[in-house]
Amino acid sequence: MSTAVTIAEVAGRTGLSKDTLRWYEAEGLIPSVHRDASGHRAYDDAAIRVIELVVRLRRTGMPVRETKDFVAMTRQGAATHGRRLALLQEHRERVRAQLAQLEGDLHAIEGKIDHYAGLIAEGRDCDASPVTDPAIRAQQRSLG
Amino acid sequence: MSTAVTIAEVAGRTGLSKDTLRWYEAEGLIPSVHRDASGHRAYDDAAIRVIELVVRLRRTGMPVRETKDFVAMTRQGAATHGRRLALLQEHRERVRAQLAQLEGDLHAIEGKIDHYAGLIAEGRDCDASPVTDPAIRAQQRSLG
DNA sequence: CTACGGGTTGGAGTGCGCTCCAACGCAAGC
DNA sequence: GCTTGCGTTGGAGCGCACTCCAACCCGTAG
Repeated sequence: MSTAVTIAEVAGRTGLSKDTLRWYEAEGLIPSVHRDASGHRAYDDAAIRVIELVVRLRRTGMPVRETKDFVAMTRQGAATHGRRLALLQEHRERVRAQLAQLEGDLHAIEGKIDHYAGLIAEGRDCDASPVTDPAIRAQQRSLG
Repeated sequence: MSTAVTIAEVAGRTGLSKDTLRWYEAEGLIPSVHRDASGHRAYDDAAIRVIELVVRLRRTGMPVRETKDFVAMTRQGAATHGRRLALLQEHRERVRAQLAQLEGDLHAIEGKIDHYAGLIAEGRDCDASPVTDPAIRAQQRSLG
């Protein structure tokens, strides 16, 4: 059964701060949350699922504006399914591009790591000249 | 031979704006760039390679501060190889984590896409109830 | 010799996305 | 009945990373 849950609990589960959760709601990035008898927010399972999706969308770089539009559409029923689908498909392509770029960047960073590991192992400087000073060779290996 | 190149050229090649290139230099995110006879920046191959690495580091989420520290170390020769390596290794782990997260997020988004595609194909609403109004079913499929 | 299309500098301004704050409300425990 | 702890609101403030601007300087083409 979907017991409603406090803002602190949702903050803990989603990684968002309580302030951010309130701000998201005020900005319309998430639908307005039900309140209990004393005016405190009570998040049900559906609300939490929406927040989790919003976190993913935001984290993958969907701007606040667009996320808001998406969530607004969810309030308008089946008629907006096509548009929601289109928006997600468009975003998916952006995320795929990001992923490809990130993979390339990771690769380049790994290359640099290998480069430095090689220089250190062989006691060379960047320009291929050997490091002769033993004090510097020791330092070269150190992390301090 | 490494003909030196203008700021506009570098901006075009790296995707950074001319303002950003100047700002990076002023902030120490890239080493200071050589000037030609009339005081204009003249980027050589080495400078461009540094900028390309900095772009990758920044794009993968390395904060300006840390990138600056890294570049500062490159000005201090072989003695900082160990520290540079450590910094890159640490960053690599962050990038790997990002990559894993991005893959998870992409997966979730693809799941949502399938979900909406299914609803549209079968003319259902989110709660599994069929959409009876033919006008809404038409709209459901539309992107408008 | 003048206009133009680049470049330079220092400094101010901007947009995004939160984040913090003050003042207040409510309910439970000592 | 007072403190403590959790929540509420509206609004101000902030950090990051640029981005824009005004004033000025060159070299070249017409």
